[in-house]
Amino acid sequence: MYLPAMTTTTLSDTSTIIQRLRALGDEKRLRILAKLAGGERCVCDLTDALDAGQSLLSFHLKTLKDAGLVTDRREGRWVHYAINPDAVGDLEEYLRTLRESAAAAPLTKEDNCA
Amino acid sequence: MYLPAMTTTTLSDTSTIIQRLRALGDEKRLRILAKLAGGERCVCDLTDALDAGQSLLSFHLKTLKDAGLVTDRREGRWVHYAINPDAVGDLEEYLRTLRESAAAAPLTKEDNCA
DNA sequence: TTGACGCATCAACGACGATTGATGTATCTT
DNA sequence: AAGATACATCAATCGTCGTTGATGCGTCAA
Repeated sequence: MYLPAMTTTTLSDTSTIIQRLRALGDEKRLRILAKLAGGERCVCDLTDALDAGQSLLSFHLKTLKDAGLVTDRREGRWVHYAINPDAVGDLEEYLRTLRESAAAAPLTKEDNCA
Repeated sequence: MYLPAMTTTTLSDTSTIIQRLRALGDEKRLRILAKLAGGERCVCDLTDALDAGQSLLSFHLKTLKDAGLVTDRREGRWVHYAINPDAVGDLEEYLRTLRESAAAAPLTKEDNCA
């Protein structure tokens, strides 16, 4: 049976959420994203934002890309990276649901404790 | 000179953000938080949500607590844990700023590449 | 006081991630 | 075609984290 395309383009399961949170939980990758927040950048521009070797930078970019947090675009010899806002938005929604559920819950939940 | 108390109670620096993102990037800790989203729970109630040893559960709870994502409250022999919505909200705001900045940036940023 | 219960902490181990230097691949220049 | 440039990938090392079992600490019941 044919499955139509989902209306929401990025319906993230838990493993995707975890992958993205882990990708974000690193200082150098946050520095990369902070730089990319100003717009698309090539790898050479990101070097000074990290003060690290080119190999390490490439590793972190791959980590971010595998998590779907950034996209890459080849242009001649250069590869330009950019933030994927949808992936960030998914995380926001996940956190918002968690926060609102917790805030709406009764202050003292009856549990199994005597 | 005297510094007045900040109006926003939790103005998180980058290291705090990273600590919280790392704390969230674990399946079992997300399962704990999902359970806590329904309201305050004692450790014994969280055991079945993890199907793991008590020691491991305590470790994950400490990780979440150190990150400020949960609070604990002693009541007799039991310790009750609850989500700290403010900490989650801080992360949401951080992600929102990142996403909005990226979305507002020009599609093709002029960089150092020739 | 003694024992049981709930939970935290410690020590040890294994696995995964970050880092580095070397090598590989694609593109452009000459 | 040959070299240079931009970036990715590989192999190896090291630190950190998740996991487990044992032990410690505080609280309650008898």
